[in-house]
Amino acid sequence: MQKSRFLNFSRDYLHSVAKSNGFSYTRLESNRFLNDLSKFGRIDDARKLFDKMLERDEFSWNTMVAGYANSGRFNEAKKLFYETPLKSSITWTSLVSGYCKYGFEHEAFELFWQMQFEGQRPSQYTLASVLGLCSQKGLLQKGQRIHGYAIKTWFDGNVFVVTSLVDMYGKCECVYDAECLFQMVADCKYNAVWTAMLTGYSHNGYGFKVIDCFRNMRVEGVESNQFTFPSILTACGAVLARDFGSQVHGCIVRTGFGANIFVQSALVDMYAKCRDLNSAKRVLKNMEFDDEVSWNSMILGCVRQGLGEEALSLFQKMHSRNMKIDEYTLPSVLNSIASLKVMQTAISVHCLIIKTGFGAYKLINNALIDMYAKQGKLDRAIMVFNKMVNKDVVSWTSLVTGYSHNGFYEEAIKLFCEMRIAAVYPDRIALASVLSACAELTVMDFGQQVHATLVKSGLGSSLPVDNSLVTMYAKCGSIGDANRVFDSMSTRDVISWTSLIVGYAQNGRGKDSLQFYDQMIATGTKPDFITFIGLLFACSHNGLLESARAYFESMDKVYGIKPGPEHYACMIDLLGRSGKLAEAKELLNQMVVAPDAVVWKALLAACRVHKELELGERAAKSLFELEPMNSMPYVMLSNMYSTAGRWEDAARIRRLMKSRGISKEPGCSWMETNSKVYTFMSEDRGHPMRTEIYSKIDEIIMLIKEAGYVPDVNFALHDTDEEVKELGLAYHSEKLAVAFGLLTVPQGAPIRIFKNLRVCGDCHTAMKYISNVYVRHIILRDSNCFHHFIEGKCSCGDYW
DNA sequence: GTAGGGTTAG
Repeated sequence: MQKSRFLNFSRDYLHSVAKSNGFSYTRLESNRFLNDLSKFGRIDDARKLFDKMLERDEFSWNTMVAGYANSGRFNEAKKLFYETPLKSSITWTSLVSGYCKYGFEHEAFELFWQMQFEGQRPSQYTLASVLGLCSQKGLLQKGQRIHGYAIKTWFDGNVFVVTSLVDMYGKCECVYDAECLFQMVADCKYNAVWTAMLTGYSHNGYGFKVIDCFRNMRVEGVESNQFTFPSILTACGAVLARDFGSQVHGCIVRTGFGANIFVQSALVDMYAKCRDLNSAKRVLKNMEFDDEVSWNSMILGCVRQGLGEEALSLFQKMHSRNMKIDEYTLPSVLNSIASLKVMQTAISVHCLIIKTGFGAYKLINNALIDMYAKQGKLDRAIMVFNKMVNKDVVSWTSLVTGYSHNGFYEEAIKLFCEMRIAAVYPDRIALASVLSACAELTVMDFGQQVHATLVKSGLGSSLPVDNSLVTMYAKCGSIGDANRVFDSMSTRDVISWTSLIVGYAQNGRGKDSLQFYDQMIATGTKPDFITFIGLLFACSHNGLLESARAYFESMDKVYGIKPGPEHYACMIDLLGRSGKLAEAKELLNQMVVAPDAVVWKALLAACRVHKELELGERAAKSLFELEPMNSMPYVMLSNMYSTAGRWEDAARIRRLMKSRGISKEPGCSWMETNSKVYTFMSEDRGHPMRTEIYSKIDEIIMLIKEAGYVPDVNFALHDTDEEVKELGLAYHSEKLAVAFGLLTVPQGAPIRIFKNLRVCGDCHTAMKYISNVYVRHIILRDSNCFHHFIEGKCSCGDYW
């Protein structure tokens, strides 16, 4: 059943009446028909009538011009306009408002100003039309000019014009101006001006002001209508004021607007946004007709609540009921698909989009990029992106984030730069996204530039941006900067606190992490799943076994969060480090969830430290199955055999690894100086400063040996004689990097080194000596955490 | 009256 049925009925009625009477009516009656026909869009029939009319007056001409203009047929409208014998202000206004309705800015204004030269006075309708155009297109300056004109022509006391002005200022984000004008006429109890003010507040995100204003409206006895209710309900949805919205619902029922389709769809939307899906469904069910707008709201409501499957099934119902699928339906549907990982459905919906001609819609393409990226199909996401001709900041951000989520951080940053070259300005969301890529790559230089962009842009900060700044600085080893951003924040959520907790833990200051956790609890913020990962991580890197046990216990007991494999991994890691391998084993057996790769990795690392070959073998074998292409367990196990002197077994594992086509990720360190990145591989001799670097290493080894350093040849893993082993150790990539750092970084500045793998035990010891002998702050970020070497000590407390 | 992209983890 379609809602336009009544409309069709009227049209047919008109048509038959007009035809059966052979157009032979009096002037007055003909004019009335002419008006009706053109109002219902039967412009060609209207023209036939117009041509047959023997007597045409001003009204006939004006109606016909307006009819053409309102149907967007401007060539005919213009022609008739020039033919009109007696042009009045109404004739001019008819054409002007047509141009306004269709958004023809240039034509509308030219005609509007030309009107004055011809000595025609614009009416309140002319001004309202032109102001409507300014609202629609956000033309503040032009709107202000019309406002000035209205003052000069004494229209500023006209409520009709003031209403348009309030609407214009509201839509142009000048709520204060709208308010001033509104207050001047508020006491006239004219419903439309109140509605315009409500809509203005709502449009600018002042949900609570909408509610206040609506209350005042009721106090003043101004009646609400089908235009007021949707506006107030939208605001309730925006500020999650379900209870107030529900009261408005009661008011709607009492005043008899409950059957209006606009009001009903606004109700569905309000309840869905307030996460009361049952009420939303109830309204939807009681609707007389299937209204796609309401269904769209319902689907979106499901998606936002994480009910992807339900959203998808509603969409399928829409489809089977032959409802109209539109440009509002599809983004939500694509969103639900993205969360469900159902590639087959993804492709069929994409086909539907192309078949139904939605392939060129910007928002739909943006949603497609996001959907494919989240499904891990970057190639398809890139294809959609490249085909788009009207990319905006959302299209770019979707792909930037897509790269990030799939681990291509460098590509994410490159694409962000390309976006800037394409003169697309990043917004806060784009900045938050690229900052997280900076954090992953620990490129602080670039991260600072993004931070500067944010400050210069005048966008103002937001919670996600600040959160990602905290993480970016923390991950780049600048925990002080991270803390400064955190302190500057006016509101903080669980993510802000967790970012800081994890940041401190990664920088070897786990005890501070625990203090921040206490502060967080004191402010009433509840920890989440990830907070506990951070906390346990902090404990495990500081050897705080008892605290960790207490946190682990409290997870489920106090906060109802079931520990995942991640939490078990931290606990096992900590037990392993504390030498309590038996207890670690016990915890492993107690696990409710199946141990994943992270758990086995933690156990394997513990076994390596405690030289527990048997358990290590078990962990490694589990990893061979869980992550067949990961070289780490092979290397670890082989190293464990080497350490135990079982060279045969070590070689066997290496051969196994080779036969399975797995290669070890080579150790690599890098440094950034003067915006250049210098990389070092183990025993690397390709560097332009190699001679200086290698003689510096000789000097370093000599000096630190004098200070007490003893090379730990356990970390040199070839079955050769001790002296050769020692030499291999000396040329590990991190040692090459630190030599380069000592040569190039000015005294007093920290030497920042990055390594792709965990730092080796011998290098760790050496770094401590170097920091003391050379009086340097060395910051080494390995794949696991930060090591701040100062005065012979490391921030990790030798746990890493 | 309805729509797209973002922040915390080992």
